[in-house]
Amino acid sequence: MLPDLLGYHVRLAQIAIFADFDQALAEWDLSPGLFALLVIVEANAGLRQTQLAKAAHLDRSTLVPALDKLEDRGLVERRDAPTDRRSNGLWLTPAGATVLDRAKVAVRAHEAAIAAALTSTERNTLLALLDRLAPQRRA
Amino acid sequence: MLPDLLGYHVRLAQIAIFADFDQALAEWDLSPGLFALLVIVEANAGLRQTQLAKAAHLDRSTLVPALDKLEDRGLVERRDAPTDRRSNGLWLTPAGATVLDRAKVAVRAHEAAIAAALTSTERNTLLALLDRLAPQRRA
DNA sequence: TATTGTTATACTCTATAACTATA
DNA sequence: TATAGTTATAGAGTATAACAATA
Repeated sequence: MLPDLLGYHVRLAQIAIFADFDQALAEWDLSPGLFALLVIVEANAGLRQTQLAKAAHLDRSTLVPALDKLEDRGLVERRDAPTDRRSNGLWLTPAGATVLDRAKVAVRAHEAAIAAALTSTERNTLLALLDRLAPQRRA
Repeated sequence: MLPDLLGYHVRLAQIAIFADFDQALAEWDLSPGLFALLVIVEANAGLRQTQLAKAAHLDRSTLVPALDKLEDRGLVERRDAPTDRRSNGLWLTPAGATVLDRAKVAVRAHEAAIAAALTSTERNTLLALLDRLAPQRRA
């Protein structure tokens, strides 16, 4: 009965996509999760860790080691927040911005490779149908 | 750029589907992975561990603790294979068959709940498009 | 030599609970 | 009291490498 289950097909698609992503981003040593963190920080410079955790659908304790890794690699900076001494504002370093720009090129190539199996219309259909399976998490 | 990536939407869909699966199967304490193992063993009674690992896309070392768990719970049996004393034949126990039958009812209800967001045609479209993203793993 | 199942080990991803320093 | 970040810890889920028994 497995081939009758949406979850089974979604899982197989995800395995294939993640494997291709890892290969495409190997040069930048970025997992889908770390890449997403960089993208969110870039688009929301100065946001707090709790906000980033929420945006990335992670517990704030889960975010800490991920952020440690990005900070150790010099891609992200925790800066003291001006208004609340408990909080850190998160910023891409110049190196982080450069790496992200280049990683984005690789991600776009990865996306093109994955989507090559579909027409543009089919890709849009797929995105729309997937979103309807996960309405509460829609971005 | 995340909402432009197929992998991002696939991942969100998978999170939603797996969460619903876990809730639907909580009574049977079966993850999607363990459920899949039971289904494959039922449909291929007597198969060897290496064959099951391959069918489930797992390393054979990964399969061992999963099978230990199912055997400890009395759902699956490792029996000596008649033709090769290195191998085990895998069989559902009567209890395993009963649990699987009941779990299948729960999985069908889960599937119906997930697919409720789609028409039957849309569901078929989605399955077909997903398969084209993961051709090498098609079941 | 090669294969089957197993073990030892490790890595990723994720979470909960409790701590600290602030607010 | 409540919140932000952190730590300690644990549990899935997965893999690689090496081993004993058998082919």
